[in-house]
Amino acid sequence: MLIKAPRGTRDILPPDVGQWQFVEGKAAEMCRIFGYQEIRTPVFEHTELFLRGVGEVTDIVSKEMYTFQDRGERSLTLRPEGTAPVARSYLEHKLYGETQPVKVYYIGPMFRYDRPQAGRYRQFHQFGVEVFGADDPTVDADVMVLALKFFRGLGLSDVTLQVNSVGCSACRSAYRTLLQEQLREKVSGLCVDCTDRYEKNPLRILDCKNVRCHELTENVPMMTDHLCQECATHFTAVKQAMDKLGETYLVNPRLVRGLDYYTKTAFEITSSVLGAQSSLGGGGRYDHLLSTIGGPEIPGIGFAIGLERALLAMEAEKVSIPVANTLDAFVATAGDVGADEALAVTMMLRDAGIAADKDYLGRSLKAQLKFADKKEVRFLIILGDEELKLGMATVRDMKNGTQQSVSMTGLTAHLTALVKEAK
RNA sequence: GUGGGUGUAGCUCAGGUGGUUAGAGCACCAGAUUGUGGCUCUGGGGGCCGUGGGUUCGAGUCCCAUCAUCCACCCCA
Repeated sequence: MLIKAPRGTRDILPPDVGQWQFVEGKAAEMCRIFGYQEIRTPVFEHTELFLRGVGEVTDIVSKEMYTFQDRGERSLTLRPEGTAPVARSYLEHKLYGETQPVKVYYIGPMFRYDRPQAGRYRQFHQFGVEVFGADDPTVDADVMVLALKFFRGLGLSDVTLQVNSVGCSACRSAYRTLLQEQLREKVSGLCVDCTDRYEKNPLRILDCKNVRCHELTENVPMMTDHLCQECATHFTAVKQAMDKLGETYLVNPRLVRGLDYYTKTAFEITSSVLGAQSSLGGGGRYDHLLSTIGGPEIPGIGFAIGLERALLAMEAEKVSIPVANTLDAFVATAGDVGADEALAVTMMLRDAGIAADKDYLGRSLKAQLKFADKKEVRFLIILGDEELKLGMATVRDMKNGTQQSVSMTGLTAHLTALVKEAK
């Protein structure tokens, strides 16, 4: 217990950090190009924010939150998602008073008390974006394309975008009633989960994996055919914008997202290489979220992408990740040359911007060579009695095995040139 | 929260029907003309057999519980 990471959490060890930096770097780069700026919010918030923002009847809130009391008796919750906190920050700092729209992105850990599974963790990481203060359909397209280009940038090819419109408060509630009427006769034939959904969230029945439920809803009317004028126009415009960009997508009228706040556009990006948790990311428009948590009526839209899943998909698709090389040079000693002498030389190289290190365990020259080889260091500097007497050092190229004598005074310049050439 | 699989060395795994000091490969460390890596050879360090109970003369092996992990459901990223 003592030396075990808690359930559903894990360490990202040095050999894997490079992949994370690559993915996070891609996200930042893509966002910069798309005109988004980074925002960082706390990892915990007042519990009420999620109760009201995400919705009390959602699974996230009803059974997956890490909620605790602090010493001041406040109920706090480790953020289960990023949209509500960013929306809160936007309101708190009255960013609606500035030039609109506000386009931001975030990268960081989220927490959900779920049972761990392939691609699902209790602490996981999301990259997400939010746009506040613009309800134009081209914003919807902007957001979706950013997500797609991000995945492409990672080298993923098995990526599918599914789009739907879940309507607004007006047309959705009308459709919901219609759907319940249509399904009234068939409720008994649905699976246990769907029987429950019939009352709580009938739209979700359309999304059920159960084949039987799918059959029973075969001829039921779809949301997309019952949108109000405004929502229908918006949805058409979103699709037009995507078409104009030549982006492919699948209209899935059965797509329903789990969070309460979505309106109009809802989308999900999936990969078939992921197993049961096939969703790489998802998002949508939330035109009433801000007012729900106490702000003015301001439209918003965003997405969240699971970084672990992106990494998993990259692994499954065998995408090679460019990893930055570590050390440029390793300083080895032979004979009676002291460790402090080696440290001084190492430091001299570092001061010139060369990534260098030395042996700290008093190992034999042979062992030092072996170490440098394992660490894939290109250049080895050998400091020995003979060299030092002459004010020289031996520089060995580990790649082709050649070596030459270089004067101590010219060592830095010599290596700088070698390292530059090697890169 | 529900169902199923699995827990033996750092990693991947062997250890028929319970029976002496629990093994292999890889990894790690050290040697093989005392100043030179990769290949090869030799040797070495490492194991509360997940944990706690129970059955038994005797448990890595059987039973129960528990924890962890994996997969699926639910849900989602």
